[in-house]
Amino acid sequence: MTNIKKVSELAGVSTATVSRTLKSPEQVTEATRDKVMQAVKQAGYRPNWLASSVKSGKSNSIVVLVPNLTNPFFLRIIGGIEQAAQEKGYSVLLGDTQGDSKRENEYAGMVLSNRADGLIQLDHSFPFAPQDAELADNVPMVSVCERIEGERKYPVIELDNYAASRALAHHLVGYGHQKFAAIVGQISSQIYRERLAGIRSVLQEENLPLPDEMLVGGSYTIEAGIDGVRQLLKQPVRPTAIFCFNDDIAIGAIHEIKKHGLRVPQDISVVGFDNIKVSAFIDPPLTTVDQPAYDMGRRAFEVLSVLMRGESLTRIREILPFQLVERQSSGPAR
Amino acid sequence: MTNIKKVSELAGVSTATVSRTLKSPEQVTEATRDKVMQAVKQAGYRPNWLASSVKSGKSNSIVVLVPNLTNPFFLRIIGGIEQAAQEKGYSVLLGDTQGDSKRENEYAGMVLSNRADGLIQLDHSFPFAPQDAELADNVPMVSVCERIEGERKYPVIELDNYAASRALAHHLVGYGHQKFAAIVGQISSQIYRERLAGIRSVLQEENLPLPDEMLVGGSYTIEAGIDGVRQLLKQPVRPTAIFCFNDDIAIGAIHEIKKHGLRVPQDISVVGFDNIKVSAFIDPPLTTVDQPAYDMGRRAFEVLSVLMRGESLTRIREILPFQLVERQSSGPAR
DNA sequence: ATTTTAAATGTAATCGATTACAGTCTGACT
DNA sequence: AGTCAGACTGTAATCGATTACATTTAAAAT
Repeated sequence: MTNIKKVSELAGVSTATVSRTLKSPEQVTEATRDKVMQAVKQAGYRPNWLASSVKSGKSNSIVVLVPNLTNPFFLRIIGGIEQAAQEKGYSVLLGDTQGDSKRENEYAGMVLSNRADGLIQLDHSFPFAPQDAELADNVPMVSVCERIEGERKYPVIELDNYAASRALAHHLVGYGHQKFAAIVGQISSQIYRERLAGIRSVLQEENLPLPDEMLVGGSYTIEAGIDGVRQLLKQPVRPTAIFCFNDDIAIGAIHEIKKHGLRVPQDISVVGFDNIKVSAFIDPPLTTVDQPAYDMGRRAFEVLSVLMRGESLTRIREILPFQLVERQSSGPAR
Repeated sequence: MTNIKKVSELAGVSTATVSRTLKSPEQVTEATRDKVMQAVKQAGYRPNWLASSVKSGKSNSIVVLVPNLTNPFFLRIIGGIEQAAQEKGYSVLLGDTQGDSKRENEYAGMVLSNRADGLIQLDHSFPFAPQDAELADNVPMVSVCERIEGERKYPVIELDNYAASRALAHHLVGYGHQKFAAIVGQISSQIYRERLAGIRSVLQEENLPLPDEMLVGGSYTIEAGIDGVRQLLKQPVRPTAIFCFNDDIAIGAIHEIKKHGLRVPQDISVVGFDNIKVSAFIDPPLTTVDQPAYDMGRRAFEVLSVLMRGESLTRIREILPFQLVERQSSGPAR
């Protein structure tokens, strides 16, 4: 390893001068600067990042906790985080938790041991182990989409899930639908409650029912969509419109509906949530709510960045705009 | 920050003893161990990871360079890398390069400055800046899927793209197709050459043509699939079977073919490559080649791990098995 | 009881870079 | 010429943990 000492010897100066030449060149004469730079080049020297970091006490890294790496929606968020982080000289440590709290604990612990300076949580759980909770008190942490559970309020970048669900519900009610069903995501989450509440509020206003047996599902996967439709089609009354709590579910649902010889949207309308890329290209193209995932990621980093600087926030909840994207998977009720 | 010194004072021992208690408890009496552990708990102490790392000279991190984070295929690879890395106490620094060489250089530079111990490249370019090339000579580096360009041979985990393409070609030839087209991916890559060569070899054996005007595309995206089909359908002769160089392209292609009022596979058969999750659930489900992406990722880390230990490899090229997945997007030629 | 040996603990050097402080040098000003 | 300010550069402390080596302590052997 070529270290600063070797370079200083090569250039015939002290290590301090080498360090200054690289970090604040204006403090150094042109002559010595040249000497040093040449020695640096000759030795192929790169400052040891670990060493600088111990000194500064900052790792310039953040951890991102993802419940499921294969979800393209999360990917867009991560892309946004990554981009924003890069611009500010931060790097991103990826933690695929698979919803497993042990792994969450482990990754979250990185912030406690100075391996990272802050944390972005894409899931809704408080990621630290119970015994670390106190320590974690002044850890910069931000969540995206979901709100972190617990008494302590952490900043969150989210969508108005209630309003977005209302928009979807209005859209379907506008088509004259009366028999609704929903294939929901993870039940323990805030998102689940808000989206369901949004749908319910519209249906109540219109005096339309959403009976319990029309609520199925439990995870944000294609398989959940398939299973969900199977269950729904076993019921005596067939729904004419299905709310899917994300696009993956909707993709599974549409697939299964067609498999039963029914048509989308003529027999059953399907709407999703997220607007992942592929949703525009399936058959029929999916009506869904667009979330500005990339921007949410960017914004999450920016907010985290403020916290990491030790400043405080004016707003703890940031709500980004959604957009209803009407495509061909929804249509008039028969 | 609570550091080791504070803990040592609290426990009434030296810092050395604290360090030993945590790293090799068997070297310490039970009595002192208890004292120390209690002090650790009381102070809420966590060893500063940065400090340990400077000392050991190892960061226990690796960088993964991804050309495009939104490609679900890469995601599965990353999932595998991540899992394997976690098991060995490594963390993964994610570098979304967008194919931009400046960003590649920047991320690759992390290994040179001890921010990471090794590198996995999912793209085909040599990721270091030209001036760093010499330094990079003894950097542990592995590529997945693509082979890294340049004279120096780096280990690679890949598929037998030639054989897999031949399998696809045989599949379509077996259905009696005679008029072929291909929507290819990035032309500069090794993969492009191998897949094309595989297809060509089978067609030549069968005396079937693959004229230049039937080769379109140039990137691995849904849009490339759409554009590709548009171009192909402008030609005087319509192909009856299209090779798409990945599933995203195929999804775009199928979408566009249907838009023109043609049926898949009755009018045109379409085959993809990768077997991403959604491919099984589009309409019609896609015939494709399954790559064991997750295992490729795992294996890549394992190989990198060997290099990082300074050991040498017996095999520099590792070829994982593919599987032809026949679904309904391909069928008999009319 | 004394010597030998091993185990436990402490002291201080170390990793590589940064930076407060001290020292040196140049040139300007009187 | 002598003094002083200001610009450069060097010395050494520092970040927090680890560990070679030295020292102390306890147990075992004679």
